[in-house]
Amino acid sequence: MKQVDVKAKFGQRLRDIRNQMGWSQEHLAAVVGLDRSYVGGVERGERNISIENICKLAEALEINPAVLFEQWGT
Amino acid sequence: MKQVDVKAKFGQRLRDIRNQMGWSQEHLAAVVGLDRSYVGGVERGERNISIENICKLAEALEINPAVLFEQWGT
DNA sequence: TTGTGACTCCTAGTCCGTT
DNA sequence: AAACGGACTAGGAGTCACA
Repeated sequence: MKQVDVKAKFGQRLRDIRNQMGWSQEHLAAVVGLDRSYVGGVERGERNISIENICKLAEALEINPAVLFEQWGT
Repeated sequence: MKQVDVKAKFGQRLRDIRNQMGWSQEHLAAVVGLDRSYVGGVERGERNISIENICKLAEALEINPAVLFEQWGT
């Protein structure tokens, strides 16, 4: 059985955390220094984001990158 | 001040875990389905690996992807 | 405020090899 | 066993206009 799309899982987690902080995609994108539509694409699981941008996002959200990989249900 | 290279940190972590399992780069690459020279480059911090391959590696090593981002010194 | 398609540029990732 | 290189193709990074 094919495992769930990791990009979608990551995107959902990112979105949850962003919403918890009450940030818009636009605001997050501005802080990270990425394009708003790019961040949106990541949240929707359409982008196969690389480690450097993962860490940039984590830094902007003031969390450890590992947090973005938690609660994936193994 | 520029932060430490996340690719290098990730690569070192990957290498440590791989060594703990007594696996060669070649073996890991074969299990994951990636090229051996590519895995070597990742461990050396030369490659900006994407999330799908990060998760493939974690799966091959039978660990949660978050483990690869631990002990980064916050 | 976010989704989406389309686009260019550059690199992620492959495959061959030598050291 | 691992580092490193060249040449290549697939696909990620980054941007925009418009819905």
